[in-house]
Amino acid sequence: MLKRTLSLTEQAKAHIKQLILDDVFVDGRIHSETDLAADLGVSRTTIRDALSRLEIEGVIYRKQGAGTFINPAGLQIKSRLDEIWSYEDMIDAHDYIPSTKILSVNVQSAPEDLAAELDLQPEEPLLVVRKLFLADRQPVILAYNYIPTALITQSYTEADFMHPVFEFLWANGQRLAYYLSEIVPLLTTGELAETLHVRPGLPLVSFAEIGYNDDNIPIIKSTSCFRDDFLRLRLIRRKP
Amino acid sequence: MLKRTLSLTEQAKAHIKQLILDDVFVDGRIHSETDLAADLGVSRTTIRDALSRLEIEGVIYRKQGAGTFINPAGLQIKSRLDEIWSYEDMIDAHDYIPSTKILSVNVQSAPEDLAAELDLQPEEPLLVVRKLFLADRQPVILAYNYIPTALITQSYTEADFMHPVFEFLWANGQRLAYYLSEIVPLLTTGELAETLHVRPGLPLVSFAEIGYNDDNIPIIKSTSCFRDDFLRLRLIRRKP
DNA sequence: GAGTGGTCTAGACCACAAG
DNA sequence: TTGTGGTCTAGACCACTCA
Repeated sequence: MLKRTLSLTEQAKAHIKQLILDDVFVDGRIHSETDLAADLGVSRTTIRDALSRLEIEGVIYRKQGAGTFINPAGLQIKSRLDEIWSYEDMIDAHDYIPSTKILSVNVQSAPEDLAAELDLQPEEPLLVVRKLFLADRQPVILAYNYIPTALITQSYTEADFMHPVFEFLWANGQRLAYYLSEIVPLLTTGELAETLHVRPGLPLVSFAEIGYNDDNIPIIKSTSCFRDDFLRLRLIRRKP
Repeated sequence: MLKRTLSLTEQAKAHIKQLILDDVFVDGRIHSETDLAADLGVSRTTIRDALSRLEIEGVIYRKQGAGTFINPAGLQIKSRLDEIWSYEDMIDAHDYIPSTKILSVNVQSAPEDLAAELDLQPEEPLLVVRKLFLADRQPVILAYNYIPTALITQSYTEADFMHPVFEFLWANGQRLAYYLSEIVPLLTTGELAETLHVRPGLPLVSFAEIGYNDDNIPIIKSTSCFRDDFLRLRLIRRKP
């Protein structure tokens, strides 16, 4: 029987995932929805919601009339692009030890293009945070964050940016709901190459993204460059 | 294979999306789930499923206690990486006229790495298809497809590859269910630069992906290079 | 307090796979 | 034919927003 702390669906999802990791379903076949519902004492709808979420994660797949099965390939995925929320977690998922270095924190006035993207007037002040993420002490991600100072209600120090940026926003009353991200190829130039310890002229993948809050208002612009020799950017593409 | 009728949920989703595009919800606020259910003569559950799919697409967003609203930013997204299924559609979504050119079709024996990725023995024969996708007659995507010949049951000609590759697989009794994709930065070299009409040394984004069928068996390997000055690769990243 | 979306139930019927 | 997942219903209660 389950208790009502997290939603029943989330508990059921976690429970089933644990059963999978514990190798309870030896032949790769997961118990039927009806059985799972009876086992956990919840309705079949709740079980179906839980299984749907595991299916989206790629952990299982379903075949109508046949059953629900473990997806071994999906279980191997270390980190999925559309689910990354903190780069520390991403580095950790690749089995490196993550660490973070704040390169600089300062306030600049918004250039025209950034102001437009963030729905601001040109010249409005922006907090600019440059962060370097390291995997086993090797620099692997360089990130620039631009936050309108108008959103910042709390005083802060550099140390506040050692944590993921969504925590800083949260402390200022803004919940980061989602990013709209664009993938942009990049050539490493002198400074970038030096910071990331790669030779100049190497191609890199970068993200250019805008983060929105629950009210769909842009609250942050962020760009990040990745060393793909350390980190693999993966995603699942499904038939719509 | 087409279904006789679309599910009520899909119909409801299409109906609501049309209402949005028709500007029926002038203030950006969508009618309540109860109202929509009554209007369409279906249960609230069906409406909720339809709205959930629109929310995943980024078309709307919901706020508990407040209502459901149109997401203008989401409506602007031309094509999302995790939903692309044919490159023709992707080019079309960017308002270019798509066309396709078959560069070559031949059979080669699988090198060790490819064989491992496709669960084959080394040296097993692979059908290799090189395709070029054009936007307004400009080359924008170069794609390599590798298909184990063991899967091919029908005879074929070059013309069969003018259509998306999943249609060729379907004709051979294989349904392409999903791709596991990796994003890899690339430097344009001589031949690639010439084919895509870009200068050598330019950084590009490429996909390296493996396609699986419903039984989770790898059936195709595919790599594609994109001219990002024509095509923007976008995705939505949400808090897990 | 009224109305909204979020969760959950118990049950029904259908489409499909496999023995 | 049996059992599976896929769809859908009608109704309940809760958490939350907003006037």
